[in-house]
Amino acid sequence: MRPVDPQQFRFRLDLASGVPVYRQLIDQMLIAISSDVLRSGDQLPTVREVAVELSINLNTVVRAYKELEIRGVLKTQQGRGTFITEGTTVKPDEVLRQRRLLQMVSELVARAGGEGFSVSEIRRTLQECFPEEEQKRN
Amino acid sequence: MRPVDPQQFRFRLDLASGVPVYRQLIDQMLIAISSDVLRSGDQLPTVREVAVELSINLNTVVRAYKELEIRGVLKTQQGRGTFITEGTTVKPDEVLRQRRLLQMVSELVARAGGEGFSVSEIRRTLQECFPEEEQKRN
DNA sequence: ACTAGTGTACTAGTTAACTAATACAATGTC
DNA sequence: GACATTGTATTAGTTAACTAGTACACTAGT
Repeated sequence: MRPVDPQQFRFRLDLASGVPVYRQLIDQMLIAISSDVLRSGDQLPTVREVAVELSINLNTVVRAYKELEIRGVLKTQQGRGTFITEGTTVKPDEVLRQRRLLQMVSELVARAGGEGFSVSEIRRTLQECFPEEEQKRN
Repeated sequence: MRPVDPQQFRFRLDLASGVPVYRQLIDQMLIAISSDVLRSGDQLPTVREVAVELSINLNTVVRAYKELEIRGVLKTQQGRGTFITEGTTVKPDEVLRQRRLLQMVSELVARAGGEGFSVSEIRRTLQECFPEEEQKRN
């Protein structure tokens, strides 16, 4: 249950990216876990610490933590803190996994682009033909 | 410049689909043009006619017409009406084209799904790694 | 028990996408 | 030139996603 060493793990934001903050946090945690920077039982920085350090709202951090709790990656305990679930493995390797996905998506974009399709057309097709139930929300 | 025969071409909506109305209109026009139901010079039903028939707002129809005007498919003239641009061909065959895109996207979804990726992950990757300038708006 | 530190809950503000209400302007016919 | 018919423009309402403000509740150490 040791707290995480801030030297080892630290959130960073790219505000210009357009990627929602809470999702940046999620991604960084998953990557850190898969690359063993964060390990089972580790305590994550408290929601307030993160909020202050990144100058964002507490609830944004909560949202990120909560979503990973739903996925079973984290376990939060009121009054104590948030911890990496024991025995969590975040797939074989989340980094490689994401890279693989990026690879496949890139191929599609390239192939489709070669045939005159725009990215927004791809996005539209995805939305229209593969609607996914709305994200669970808390 | 003959007006379109309502027996030949008629908008229909699927309100339950979740697909924005203006985009349904656009898609139906493209399909109709590519399948030669609508031909160069044809006058489309007026924005008011469509709005009344579908019980939607006039501006929603305007938006659809306007977007296709931007793409060069339609030509509108205030006080006269909206017409299919002379010499328009909407690509070799927009229907086949869309089908082709759907094919490619479906393959990706299937392949990625087989490796444990969800549609929303695909969507996320697309958004994050292939951001596209926001749609032009009028 | 108190208290500092933790997560929780509730409410609200912001933005973008989409749709609507309503008034304005151009065209063509009489 | 009046008028019916057409597209145009401006403003606003609705919803969902995202973020923030603020008060509440649990935990642990003293």
